[in-house]
Amino acid sequence: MAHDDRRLQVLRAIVQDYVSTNDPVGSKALAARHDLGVSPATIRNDMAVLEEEGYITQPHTSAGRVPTDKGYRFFVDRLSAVKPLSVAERRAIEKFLDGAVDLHDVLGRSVRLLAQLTRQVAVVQYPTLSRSAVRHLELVHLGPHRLLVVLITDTGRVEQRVVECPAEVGAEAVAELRTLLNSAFVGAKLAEASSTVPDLVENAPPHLRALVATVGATLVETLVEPGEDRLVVGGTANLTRGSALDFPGTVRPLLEALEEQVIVLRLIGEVDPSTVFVSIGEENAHEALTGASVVSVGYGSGDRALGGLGVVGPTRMDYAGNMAAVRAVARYVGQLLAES
Amino acid sequence: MAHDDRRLQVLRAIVQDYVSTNDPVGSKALAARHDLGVSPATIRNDMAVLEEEGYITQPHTSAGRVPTDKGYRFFVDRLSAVKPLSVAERRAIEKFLDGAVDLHDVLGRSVRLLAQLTRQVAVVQYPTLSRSAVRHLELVHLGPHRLLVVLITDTGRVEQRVVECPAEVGAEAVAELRTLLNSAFVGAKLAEASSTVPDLVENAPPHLRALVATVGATLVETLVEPGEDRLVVGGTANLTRGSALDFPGTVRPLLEALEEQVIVLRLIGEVDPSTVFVSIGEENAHEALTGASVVSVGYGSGDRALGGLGVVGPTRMDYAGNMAAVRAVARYVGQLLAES
DNA sequence: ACTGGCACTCCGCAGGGCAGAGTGCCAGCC
DNA sequence: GGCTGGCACTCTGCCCTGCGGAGTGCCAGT
Repeated sequence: MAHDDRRLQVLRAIVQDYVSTNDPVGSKALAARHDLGVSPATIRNDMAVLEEEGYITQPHTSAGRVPTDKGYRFFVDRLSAVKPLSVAERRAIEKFLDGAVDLHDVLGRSVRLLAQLTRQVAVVQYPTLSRSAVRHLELVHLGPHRLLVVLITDTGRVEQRVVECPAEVGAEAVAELRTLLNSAFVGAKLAEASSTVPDLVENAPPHLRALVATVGATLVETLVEPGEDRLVVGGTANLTRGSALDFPGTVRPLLEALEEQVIVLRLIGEVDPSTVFVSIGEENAHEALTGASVVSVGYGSGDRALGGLGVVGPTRMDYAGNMAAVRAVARYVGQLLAES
Repeated sequence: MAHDDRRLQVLRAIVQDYVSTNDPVGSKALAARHDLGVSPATIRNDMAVLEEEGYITQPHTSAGRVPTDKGYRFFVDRLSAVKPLSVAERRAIEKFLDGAVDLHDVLGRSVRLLAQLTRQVAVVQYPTLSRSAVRHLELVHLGPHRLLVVLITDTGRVEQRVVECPAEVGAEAVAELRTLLNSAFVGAKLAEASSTVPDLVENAPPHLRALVATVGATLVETLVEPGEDRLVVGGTANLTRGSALDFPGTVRPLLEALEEQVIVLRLIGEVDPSTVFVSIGEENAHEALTGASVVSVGYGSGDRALGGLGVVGPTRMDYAGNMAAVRAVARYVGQLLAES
């Protein structure tokens, strides 16, 4: 009906105004700033209903209204239009990310870019090892009993481990092992790779068998174990931007959560590249993030999700803008990684 | 003389009390907490002199005294005794750092450990490339015109670059190049390595000459250029710990400076492992760090400085304790890197 | 040279009054 | 039935004031 429709417009206007002004918004200001075609008194009635239904609330009697988490959720799901990035922004993205020399550089630039575009805290996950494929395996002879195993993935990630070998290893054995491992693993997804290790041990020439087992075990342990996922964080200075009211109490728990990478990883790690995921305030499982919102998306080449990235900020954030920025950056990162 | 001596004790007591209580300290409280053997009135006279000389100041008439930067400086240089770490702390360090699997892990653990021990923001620099030696150079054939160059240093740092080759490169050429580069570079300091490239091009077999030049140029560019130094930061949540008065205004500029790694790198990058370096308040060249103190030291094996690490906090910090912690962690990191 | 006493200054905090913003409700109007 | 203008009410934020407390500086005394 017409009523419902207008009520939603009122909700949208409240969210928009509150996000941009950071002041609880009153009926009078709403009527002035938006062409709703009705008087403040009418708006007040709508507001009363919206409050009744839990979409908005007032910090105290006779202050304006502020959206609740539920209000933001509705706004994100139903009221916000996709906000295309400006040409300048698109150009900034290209300019910023071009000229990256390696993976570390790509992710570092991305996180800075994202923080700058959204004026929020940005987080970028390293490409998940288990979903990457092996580009090359290298063995370096460190000493009679020590071997350095270096793994290079097709996303440009490099991991290394020192392996202590029970028996002495000669240079020829290392060379043989290198060929063996490379022919077995190159091109394989790391998740699959782990399951082929037993076969490999089985079929290895007898004199290499022990070595293959040792190195194979290290590889599996390194690569498949969770906790191998890294996170780059940037723009934490933005936490101190808004009013002190943006976060209940202090930014402390948030900073702690960002350092406890696991918490954030769980959030942004499970996203696919096609849809932007938004988690608002109380929806966040972890206590430290109550009071904050997370906008995240997966990045990858094609439909293959390699990792996630996103921003963390106050629930009072520009969802439309941040969603657009996050998606755009993810797309570019995906492209860059596919190329390299 | 006896007077001067007591005056310095008063200064020391003021610094200690202020650091631990975070309240301007008055003559009465001083007399009560420390056995100075004189009455508050006498202490007041000493304080007047100390203030005259610029070591302490009062926030406003009739508040207690607070050390100035000059006061802290004097305290650090002349008044603070070396504070040995507790057994528990030593054990914590060992336990924390053992079990690190690679360089990234070592530095990540170090920064967390340091932040935890000092309750300040901790920063750890990656081993400087130019001071590291080459452990291994690896070439991976990405395509007819593309080569991935992977450099592994003796400190466990891995760098990689994609090189675009003007002419098509065959697998045999890659193998030859690999042998050539490794025999030329392995064991060499990176700073020296760059100067040997021209010779290497000169003496290369003709069919490889162009390739050696291209790859060599990339190597030099990658490794000797400044800006290749990375920084790990941790414990930023500690910035919100103390009173709001710890930092003039907000924590904002500090967080920004920490993300602008260059600023901090310049500070902690030029330290040798034997002496702990302290920079207090206004002594810091960069504006954002005015109002903060930095305690830093180099780490390395033997007398070779590989990089720096340290903590950043309010001028009102436990200098003795932080200096001890920073030094201890640096020592362990140096050991670990020497082993691996 | 140190000490006790004393007057003085200034901060921090609580209480009271006041303007402003915003609401809810009601009676009237289309 | 829904919208509107008007009105009384409530609550915050701010300023001002007054007051206790902490700490100082100075002076005279030992």
